[in-house]
This record gives sequence, C-alpha cells and structure tokens, in this order.
Amino acid sequence: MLDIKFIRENKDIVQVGAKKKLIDVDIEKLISLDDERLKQLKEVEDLRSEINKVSNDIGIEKDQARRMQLIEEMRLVKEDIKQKEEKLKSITEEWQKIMLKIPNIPSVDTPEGPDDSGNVVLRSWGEKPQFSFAPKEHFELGKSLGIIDTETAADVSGARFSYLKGDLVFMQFGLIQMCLDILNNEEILKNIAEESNISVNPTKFLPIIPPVFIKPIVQTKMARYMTPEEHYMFPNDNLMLIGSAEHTLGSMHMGKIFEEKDLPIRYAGYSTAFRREAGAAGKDTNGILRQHQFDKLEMEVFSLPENGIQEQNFLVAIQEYILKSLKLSFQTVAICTGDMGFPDTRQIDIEIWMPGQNKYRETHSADYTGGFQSRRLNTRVRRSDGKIEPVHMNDATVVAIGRMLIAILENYQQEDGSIKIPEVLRKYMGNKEFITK
RNA sequence: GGAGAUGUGGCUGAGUGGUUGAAGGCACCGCUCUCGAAAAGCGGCAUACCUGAAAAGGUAUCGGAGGUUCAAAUCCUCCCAUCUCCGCCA
Repeated sequence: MLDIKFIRENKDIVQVGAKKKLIDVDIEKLISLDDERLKQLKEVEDLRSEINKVSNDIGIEKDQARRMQLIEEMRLVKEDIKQKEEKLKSITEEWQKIMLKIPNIPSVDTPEGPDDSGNVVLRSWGEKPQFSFAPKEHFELGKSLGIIDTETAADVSGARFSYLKGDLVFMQFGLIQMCLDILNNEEILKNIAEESNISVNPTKFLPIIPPVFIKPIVQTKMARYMTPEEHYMFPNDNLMLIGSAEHTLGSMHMGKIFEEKDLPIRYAGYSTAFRREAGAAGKDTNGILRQHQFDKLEMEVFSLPENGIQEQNFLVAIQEYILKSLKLSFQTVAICTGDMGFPDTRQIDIEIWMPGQNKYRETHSADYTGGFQSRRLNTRVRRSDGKIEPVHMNDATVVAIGRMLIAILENYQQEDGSIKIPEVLRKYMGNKEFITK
C-alpha cells in the first residue's frame, strides 16, 4: 500500500493514478477519514498518558485514602477510553478498507490506456519463422506426439489440467536447468547488463524452492490476485495455494530490515503455480496455455529504491537474453495503465510469436512494485545514514512452463509433426535433436 | 497424532504486577589513546505512529490475539512457532 503521509501530500497524483488504472477510490473521503482518525487517536493517547502517569503515582502513594481515590478516578478514565477506543477502531477499520483499495501509482513512462489495446510495443526481436506448410497449434502437436494428454487429465482431475510426458518433461527440466545456469553465472549476468547499458550489480540469483501454501493474511500483503475466487483455499488449515512463487518469495523477509550494503538480494524461485482461472471460463481451453497448475521459475529482487527501475530493466534484459538463446521471436511490451497489475508501478511483458495461433502470446511479465508490497510486508532497508525506508521489489518470470513449451513446440515444429529441439537445450536433453513419435 | 519444555532488542541473556523500553554481555557506530592496529577507557545504539519548525514530548510494542487490573514482560484464556522424546512417514 501507499504511505498515508504520501497520500496526504500528493492526493492529486494518487487520485489520478487510480483513475488511470480504472480503479475507483475517493481520496478526499480517505483524507477526511484520516483527520477523524488522528483526532480520535490523540484523544485516546492523551487519556492513556494520564493513566500511565497516575498509575505510577499510585504505586508510590502512601496515603491509603488518597490511593483509593486515585484508583477510583482512573477507573472512570478507563471507561472513557473504552468508548473512545471503540470509535477509533471502527474509524480505523473503514480507513484501512479504503487504504487497501488504493493501487500503486503508474510510473511516468507507463502508457495510458483503458485495456490491453493501450499497451505499447517497445521493441521486437527475431524473424517470425516461415513454414512451407500450415503450422499446427501446440495441442495438436503435443497430442500426436504423445507428450501432452489433457483428455486423461480431464477425466482424472478436470478441465485445465494435463499430463506432460516424455521429452516434454525432459524439456521442462532442461529449460529450468539452463536458466538456473544463467542466473547463477555472474559473468553472463554482467554481460547482459552491459549489453543493455544497464548499470546494476551483477549479484547472482540464489535458487529457492519456496512453499506453495501461504497464509491468506500474508497473501494480502503481496496485494496480488486479490479476489478469493482466484485462489485455491483450504479453510480447514487457514491456507491457500500460491498463484506464483512470487507470493512466498516476496514475503520471505516480512518484518526484516536489510542493511544498505546487503542489497540487491536476488532470488530465483522454482515452484508450481496454482490458479483457479475463475474469470476465464471458456477462454483458451485447448491444451496447456491456461492451466490450473503449472511450474514456473521466477525472479524476485529486493533493491534500493533508486535502483528499482534499473533492476526491472535488468530482469527484462535477462528474459530477452534467454529467448534470444532459444531463437524465439518476441516483442517486449509496456503494459498500459488500464491493463497493469494493482501493486505495479511499471509492468513490462514479453510476448512470444506463436505460429500455430498466428499471434503473439504473453509468456513473461516483469513487475516493478516499488515500495508498495514492501510497505505492507514491512520489509525495509537501513540506509548508510541510518534512515529506514521500504525496500523496492521486483518480480519477473524466467520460464512459465506451459507457455514456454508451447512457444517451442509451435516455433520448432516440422512438416512431419516432429519438433526440432533448440540447440541450447540439447545438452540438457541427452543431445537429442528431435522430438518424434 | 501423543507427552513435556521454551518463546524478551541484530545476537546472547536478566527480569519480585508499580519510573523496566527493558540489567549484563557480544556485535555495531563515534571519540580518547596509538605512527597505525590491537587492547583499554568514554559515549551512543529498537521500531511504528501522533504533536512539534526544531529541541523535545506522548502512545504502542517483551511470539500473536483477547482478558483481568488504577498499573502487565510478569496473572488468565486461546492461538502460533521452536526444541526434546514417542508414534507415523518420502
């Protein structure tokens, strides 16, 4: 969330920012509510102060009669506090509700727009592959090769589940291993940064396998996928399944204060992601594009505020480096105000060209949330001058398994229905060249 | 799942219901000493919020949430986590 002080001092910016994100909030109402809250808070604190003072006096008062009188007086003050506290509590609750609804403010370079039609292509890379035959969609290829089985999965688990089999499994782990090797190599990271003219520390990404369950209260602090319908809930255990490793990576340092010299901290988290896809009924129902369950390698970075944008650019550069290694044609897109995530101040997506579908499809996202999540999580940094402030947080996809497999299947398909394995992946797949029946 | 124990500041570790936001130690920062370092000495060292231009003052926080009390780290209830033993298990 945003800092209430910041909101008070920049109410126009906050109001306009929410409007651009098409989110309806009444900042004026929030501020008048905040005035009321502060007034009430002061009253309660003054009364408490009185009790504290007099209680000390009572402790050293020798005169029994005087003592009893003070105790009686304080008993009355306590009644008064109780009433005022209740009022404060209800005001604070309403205040909090509005605070949680205020989205992060879009960065100045975020394009304005109502929905994905307002997104702006920043750059594109690679030639779209030309085929001498009509390219197939991934589910046809996967089915005929016997490496994707959604039908059995539908019987066993329902729609939007799949069995990935054989070489596709090797490909999944090959991709993950390849990417971990990159993220664990400072030399490569340094080169990626230099080639994109990004000035960041080449600190490696520490690989993490995080929990896939999260407490709902913590999920709220991550401020992503806010409606309960988007999550698998386990009320008996008061737990829910994560929709992304981001949720349990970003919350790893709740309540912690970093030292300035320890930043940036970079993680590469591998986990299964679980999504109910409640709002996507009937959309992308074929194959493995939109699944309830998929594996994903995700980057999460904690940095100094002034380095946040550079970190995001760096994460995007890493994503692009990986796609270039795989020789996949893609475009990098600045997501507009109406399409971006609630906690994001700047969102950049990558879409890979999918020949079977004859369009670009989103495969990667890079979300810069600034201090928005960290303020809720209470993850901060102590600057060298002693000042403490929220750290800035970035998260970004490395490989989202379903979609990356689709991209490879569709782009590397051959006329006979076999799949040529991208060269960089072969060493992770027993030097195999093709996936065949 | 059963039995027991424990949760205090960055770490360690005291703490009888009444100037305890919390002794002592370590770590850290500053100063003195030194050519420099070490050692020693002196001082400083939690976070959030409120008031204030500032100095400063106030409130809250001793795993978490409630409660008792004029007053709670200290008493009560519930929850959570950790440790040990047993059981089960990849």
